[in-house]
Amino acid sequence: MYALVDGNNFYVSCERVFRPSLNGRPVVVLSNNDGCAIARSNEAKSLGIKMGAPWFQIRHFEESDGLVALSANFALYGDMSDRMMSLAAGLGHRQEVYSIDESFIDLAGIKGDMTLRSRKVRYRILKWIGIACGIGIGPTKTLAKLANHIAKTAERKPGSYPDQHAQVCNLGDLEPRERDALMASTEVAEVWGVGRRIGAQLKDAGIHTVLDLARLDPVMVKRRWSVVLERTVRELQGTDCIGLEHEPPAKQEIACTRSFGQAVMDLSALQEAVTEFACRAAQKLRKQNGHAGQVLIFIRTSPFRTQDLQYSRSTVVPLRRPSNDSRDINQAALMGLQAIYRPGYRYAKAGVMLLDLHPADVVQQELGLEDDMPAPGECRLMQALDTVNQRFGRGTLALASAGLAGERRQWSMKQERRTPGYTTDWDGLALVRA
DNA sequence: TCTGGGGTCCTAGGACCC
DNA sequence: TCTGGGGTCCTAGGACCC
Repeated sequence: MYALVDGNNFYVSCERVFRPSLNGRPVVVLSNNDGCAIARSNEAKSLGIKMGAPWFQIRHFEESDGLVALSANFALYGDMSDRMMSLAAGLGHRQEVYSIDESFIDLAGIKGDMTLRSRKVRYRILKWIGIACGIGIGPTKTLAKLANHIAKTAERKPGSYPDQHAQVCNLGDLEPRERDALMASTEVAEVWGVGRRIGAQLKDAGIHTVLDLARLDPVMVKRRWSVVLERTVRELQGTDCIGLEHEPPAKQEIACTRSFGQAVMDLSALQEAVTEFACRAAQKLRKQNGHAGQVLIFIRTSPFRTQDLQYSRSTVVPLRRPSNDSRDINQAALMGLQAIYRPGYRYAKAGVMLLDLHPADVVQQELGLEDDMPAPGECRLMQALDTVNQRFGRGTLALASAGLAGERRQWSMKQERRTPGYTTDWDGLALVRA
């Protein structure tokens, strides 16, 4: 049996902990560059604001309905997430942190009433952290996800499901008939693993509800769709096919990509941006103690600006020897940029990706390159770089081609509605007046 | 004026090998 | 007239997730 614990409207809930005046009001959290809504309060959902809605299309709700929009504050959300996860872990013996606001817990070996136990954990998270969660329980991860959806929907829209399933829904406890009834009143598109495309195809085939999908023959599903959907069907039927990830596996690729605050045309500005992305990616790579064999770099114009001439290109630059040194990776990224840059375009986004990753302790033996082997001091240089930036803040030490951090850089992100780092920055601590 | 970022897995098709 | 079979590896693209 698995439980899925998922924070409600997570980013908005984090902001509300430190600004209770936002309770009861429509609130959205915006993506980087204050581009589009990536989290919505229930009140914002009721206004009809969709996930991913561009800010300029919904900002009229500020005037008409008192909508509050905040720039994403990922340092705050990450810290609140850690606190929530450590309490959620108390539900069972093993936990898989699946995303910033969700974790699966393996309930094997836990005695007693799981529903009651979950209600207690949910209450504790609400009291101690200030975040409301939904908890779903089921014999497979896909069913736990479904239960979680029912728990949250039953709370948000009374009458959509029987009230007893609000906040905590335990599919493992139900008679088959009750379980089928819940599945029959849930749309197939809500199933984990069924997205827009497959959802539409299923509807065309007359499969409208979760129950319709669960009753299909897995062999037919594999033939007509894919092994991925086959696995989903089996999971809905109660066969555990996915299992819990114990250790987070090492990344197979590492990316750092950004849209710019405003269009960029110069090569020199792109070089600054690419240097910063390359160094951030290299730092992530060192953190997982890996080496990259290849560096991919891309630049592109904005596909939304149809009046602009469009250009989008990427290139992969192999490294002479696998590395995690910011200088090697940046050098490759800048070479790639030089190769694909064309003047005259309004660039909107660029990115660096590290590919062909393997653990740093697996070193390819080579002939005749002894002179090239990095001296011990060079590894220490990267360690020192990371330590200084960890302690004194990102960007304290950087490569010169990243430009001068003090200057307001043309390509920097727009974040006009950023809240303080309430839990991660001394200067951001909330003041309490007696 | 203004539309995010970071991942994973699967499949099809081409190149190449014997 | 008639042109094999079986396999691997790589890449690009699609679909999905939060």
